[in-house]
Amino acid sequence: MSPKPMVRPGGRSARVQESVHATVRALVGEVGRDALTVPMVAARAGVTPSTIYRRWGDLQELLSDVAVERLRPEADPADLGSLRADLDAWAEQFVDEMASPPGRAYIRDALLGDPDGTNAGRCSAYAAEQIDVVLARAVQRGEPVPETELLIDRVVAPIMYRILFRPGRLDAAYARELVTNAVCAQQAEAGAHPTRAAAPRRSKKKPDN
Amino acid sequence: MSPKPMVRPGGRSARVQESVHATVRALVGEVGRDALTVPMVAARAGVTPSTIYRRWGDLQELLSDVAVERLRPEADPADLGSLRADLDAWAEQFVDEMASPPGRAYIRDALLGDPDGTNAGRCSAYAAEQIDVVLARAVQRGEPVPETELLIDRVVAPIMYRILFRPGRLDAAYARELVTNAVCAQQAEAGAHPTRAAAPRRSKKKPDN
DNA sequence: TCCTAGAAGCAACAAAATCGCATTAAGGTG
DNA sequence: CACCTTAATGCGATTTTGTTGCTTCTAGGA
Repeated sequence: MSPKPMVRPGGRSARVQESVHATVRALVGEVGRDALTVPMVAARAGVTPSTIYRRWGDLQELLSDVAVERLRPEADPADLGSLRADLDAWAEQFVDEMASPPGRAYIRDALLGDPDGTNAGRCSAYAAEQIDVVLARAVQRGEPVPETELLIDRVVAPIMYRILFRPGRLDAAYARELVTNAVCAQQAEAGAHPTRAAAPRRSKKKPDN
Repeated sequence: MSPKPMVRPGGRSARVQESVHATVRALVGEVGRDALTVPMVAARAGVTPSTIYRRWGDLQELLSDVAVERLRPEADPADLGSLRADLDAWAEQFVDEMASPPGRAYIRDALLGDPDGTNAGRCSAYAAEQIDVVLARAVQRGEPVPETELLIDRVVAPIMYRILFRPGRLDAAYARELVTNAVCAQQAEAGAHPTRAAAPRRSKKKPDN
């Protein structure tokens, strides 16, 4: 059967959506996020304010949509030959992107204008997909791999917690440390019983500033 | 030369602040958060809207202030006789409070109107203080204790990540599992290099509750 | 080609946020 | 205690933003 006409993904609606999104991206760079207003975006995008209010509700939901787009990864993680190397590289890049001032702003925006948690769930899915790609490659190589959930709990969650709640305590070395702990936990788990109990070998906690 | 008349913590300002906070708490219960408006709060609190706009900027920052107040723990965690029991109980209560619909709403509000991250940092500090109380008691008992940072990374961060990004995948069993993994990690670390073992005064017995 | 319904435009209206200025009252000073 | 300074509030005019009913347009299907 042909696609249902529930929503209209193409034609004018799509053009309006793209124009508004592009305008938001441009204006955020020009006048800053705080100075943005719906009428301003509407005027620049060649649209009436009521269109934006009806489609997005308010400025926060619009910013949330734009932020999720920007948070979507553009490419698969690099293949460096081993699980450990891939995870290290991915975690470092993740921290670089997410902990940067614009990254933090996007994360905040994505969470804020998101009453039902849809956009937040999408962000989390992006990270999970990237991790799954790395893990699938490791499986191909015959390496033992941890579960995606473990990596989300041990690597992604601490990074995001710091970004949201403790600005400043975050760098590449910390990201590598998290990966080390997670991988060690997985190895211990493989060697021991198949529960999720974990016993990392090393854990040097050196809180910086 | 008068070094400190920077702000006015007492007198009318304090009364206004308390009145506005109380009004917000009352109105959130009556009409719901979404129906709240600054003029509505101002009228009920016996204050002019411009006062609120000048002191808090906008409704989001006001809600953030109120949310942080509500997120502050009222009492120290219960003393159940052992580190493991205390952590289990605390983590379960933490999940109960934070993952409940009102808890999620407060967390969102606290993060929402918080441009400089002050309120977010305060939330994180609350959890750290509670954990520190539990750890200090364990040290008194002579138990080996993990570092606060480890517990934040392994227990608090995954819980908050799920609350914010993956609504629904959260319960008491998961909280206990996180505590188990964190405590096991700490024990493995202590076995590897015994660094910070507090001088055990006397090993108290471990009552069941 | 015609039909239908979702989406956008338009304009009047309602509500909010902002700003200048007058007034009040904390907190320090002599 | 009287007085002074000034942050904080009150008040009203003004600007800006958000809402709503209705019309017009157009993508997608018959």
